[in-house]
Amino acid sequence: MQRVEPRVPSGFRDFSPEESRRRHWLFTQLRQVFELFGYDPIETPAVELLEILLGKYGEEAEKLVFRILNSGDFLKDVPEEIRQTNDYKKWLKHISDKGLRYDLTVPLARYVAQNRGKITLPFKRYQIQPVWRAERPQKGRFREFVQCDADVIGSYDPYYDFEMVLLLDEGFRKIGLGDHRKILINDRRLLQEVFKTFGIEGDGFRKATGIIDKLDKVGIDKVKQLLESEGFSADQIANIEQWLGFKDPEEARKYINDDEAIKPIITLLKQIKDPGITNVEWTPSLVRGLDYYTGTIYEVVLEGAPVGSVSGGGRYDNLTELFGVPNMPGIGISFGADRILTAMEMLKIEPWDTYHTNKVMVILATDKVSWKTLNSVVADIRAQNIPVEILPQKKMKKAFKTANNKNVRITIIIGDREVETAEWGVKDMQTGKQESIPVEKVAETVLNMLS
RNA sequence: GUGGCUGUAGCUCAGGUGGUUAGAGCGCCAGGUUGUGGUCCUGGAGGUCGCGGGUUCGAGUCCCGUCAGCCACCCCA
Repeated sequence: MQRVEPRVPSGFRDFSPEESRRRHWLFTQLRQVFELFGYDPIETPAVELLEILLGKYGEEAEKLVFRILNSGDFLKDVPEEIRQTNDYKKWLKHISDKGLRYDLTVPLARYVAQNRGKITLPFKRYQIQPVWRAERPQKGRFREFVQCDADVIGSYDPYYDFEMVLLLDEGFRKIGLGDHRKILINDRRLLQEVFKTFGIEGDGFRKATGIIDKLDKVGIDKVKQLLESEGFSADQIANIEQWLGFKDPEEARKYINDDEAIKPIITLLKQIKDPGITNVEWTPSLVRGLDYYTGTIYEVVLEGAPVGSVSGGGRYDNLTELFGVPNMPGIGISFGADRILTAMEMLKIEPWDTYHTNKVMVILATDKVSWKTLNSVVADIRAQNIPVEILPQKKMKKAFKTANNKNVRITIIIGDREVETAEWGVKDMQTGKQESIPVEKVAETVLNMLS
């Protein structure tokens, strides 16, 4: 038998009990926030048909969709003329019709379009599930990661643009990152109208905004250089530079008079001030890569933790149109759980540390104990939400070592002697103090020690 | 998908210019303590030197390939 190296594919991870606990903690916090704002949960399959997945994200992003090989003889549908070629893109269409979801927004659009008769609008849903991207892994960047999304489908009302900021604010506050998070906002409608006055539309718009999105990373000089090499004129570049220097969207009136384009972002910025939400910045260079955004866009970064954006989202007015359902606007945000956890480790913010410091372990060093008695003692402690573990182990030394390694707070010792005298040992693992307690008082004693 | 750096025990890492039995600390196991951990002492186990090939009398060390990790780009949570 050939020995197989135990390992997982690149960019995929196992989670140890500690890591797993952190993740569950984070999901619970975010779930509570979503629920409190009136969002309902849904779940969708990991696998979607490629016809659903493709054509929404933009060409670059689509290369990152994991494809699933058709089952059985996947070659049987490849036409003869394509078999003669080496063009893998032509082959793909015939050997794969399913893929792993790339985000939770497109599956949501599909769900809404498919169930349009059954759901009540505005449909507010949250979804905490993994997504997959065939990227090269890096720090804070994985091929499988969990997104925590909240979206509102079916309303154009700008109130929801505001609610997204509330959700982001509350979410990051709840997990202890309220002082670190910075929310960046912009509006694609505004970008579009302003750039139109520079003579930049369509493909040029996508190119130019793709470049300015990098401003934070590469600096203004590099941005100008990139714009130049893409063939934008000196005038256009000067205009763009001025635009990037703006601090207030009102300044856009220099170029346009279109209230439809300017007002939403101005209204939003005003609304945010009222409840005292701080550290929200209008960022003229913010674009975001996904093609489907059409209005307000959001991004959250954590100061002091360079893991990239930890949250993002925006308004998308036409997503369900591709599934034959027009006039179904949506807006949503996504918390990137894995990046947030990476960042929290970097910032040494670890609010989940209180987990299970209350653990109790019964060291069972005999087989003469009455199961009925043992069970009732254990049940009494568990009834107070204190975790109790029973460890059958006759070697005391080993048993205590195990208890120690598992961070057990209190041990209950039951050996032959204890069974005979009907007094069990109760030991505080921190102080090392141990007492003999009559069986009927054990649960009470343990609970008192923990309170 | 492109480029750079790295890959030695379960973990963190030593191992000038190739040289014979590959080391340390921590962890693990056993004993000191036949019913008591976290401290201490003694002993022990554990290594395909990521994998495959090449150069060489000889490779952990040099070369090529490959895989994985990290970093940059692309893109993004």
